[in-house]
Amino acid sequence: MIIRIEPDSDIPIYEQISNQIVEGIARGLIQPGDSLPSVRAFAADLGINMHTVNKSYHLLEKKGIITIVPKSGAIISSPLDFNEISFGRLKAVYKPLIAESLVVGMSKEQIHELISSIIQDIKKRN
Amino acid sequence: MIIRIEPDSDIPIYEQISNQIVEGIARGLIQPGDSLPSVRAFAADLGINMHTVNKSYHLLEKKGIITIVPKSGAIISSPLDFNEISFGRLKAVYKPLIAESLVVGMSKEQIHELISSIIQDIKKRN
DNA sequence: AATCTGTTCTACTTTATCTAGAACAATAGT
DNA sequence: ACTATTGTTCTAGATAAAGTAGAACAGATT
Repeated sequence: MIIRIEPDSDIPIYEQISNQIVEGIARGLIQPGDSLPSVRAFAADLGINMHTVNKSYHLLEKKGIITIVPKSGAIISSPLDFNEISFGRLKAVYKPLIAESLVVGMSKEQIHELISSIIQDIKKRN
Repeated sequence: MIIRIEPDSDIPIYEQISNQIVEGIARGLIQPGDSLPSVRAFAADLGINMHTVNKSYHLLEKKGIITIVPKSGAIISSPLDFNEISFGRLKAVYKPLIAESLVVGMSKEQIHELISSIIQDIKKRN
């Protein structure tokens, strides 16, 4: 699984990392039970600082996507049958995005089409 | 139209403002052609600094949602028949969100249901 | 025993966010 | 014409976030 960092992006590095790990899980490149590289090894690989990777992992843990076992490693969690906490948090993030989509001129159907194409995009390309 | 600022939010004030304006447009509380309050009046009303409101307006202009007429005011743009630039930008923002939704255990159908409920939520409550 | 693990601590630089005040030139209202 | 208001631009300062850097610790792995 290849992670690409864009240093000049407006998205913080630690978010870029966690986003791409999430995408990797969604694509099936990494599976629940798999362990992520150590923060030191990963940082050396990416050419960035250890603490930045550490921050990524803790963000993923906060979102319930991985479990960090102290002095051992980070393991990808199994998706809960349904995570109510994540549901509420995600809804709050979707809202402004959807409002903007509507304002910019997208119809309800066009939004659904965009969502579908992104899902297909994620599930297809391996 | 009432704007609520949460100073302790992790979302910057200028983003909170532009988000709520976008939502207001999506709800029909404000319409294309309407003008926004002056940065000074709005800032005084919200109890924040002029420059923070100014930043919000420029963010909205960058997104193509309003037009700022120098020395005059900020006017809400008409939605273009279809804005290709916004389309690409929005897709990039949707992607990590959808990936996270999938990883957390949501099905394709559940994501669409969530989107639908948010759209209904926006279009209904006036 | 030696290495590797995540954790924790201090320290520093750079950038982002927010506030503050002043000045300018163009617009709008009277 | 006069006046107030407009967005713009500038300097300035405070606080927080982001990223890097190095060191040390204690538990886990080999």
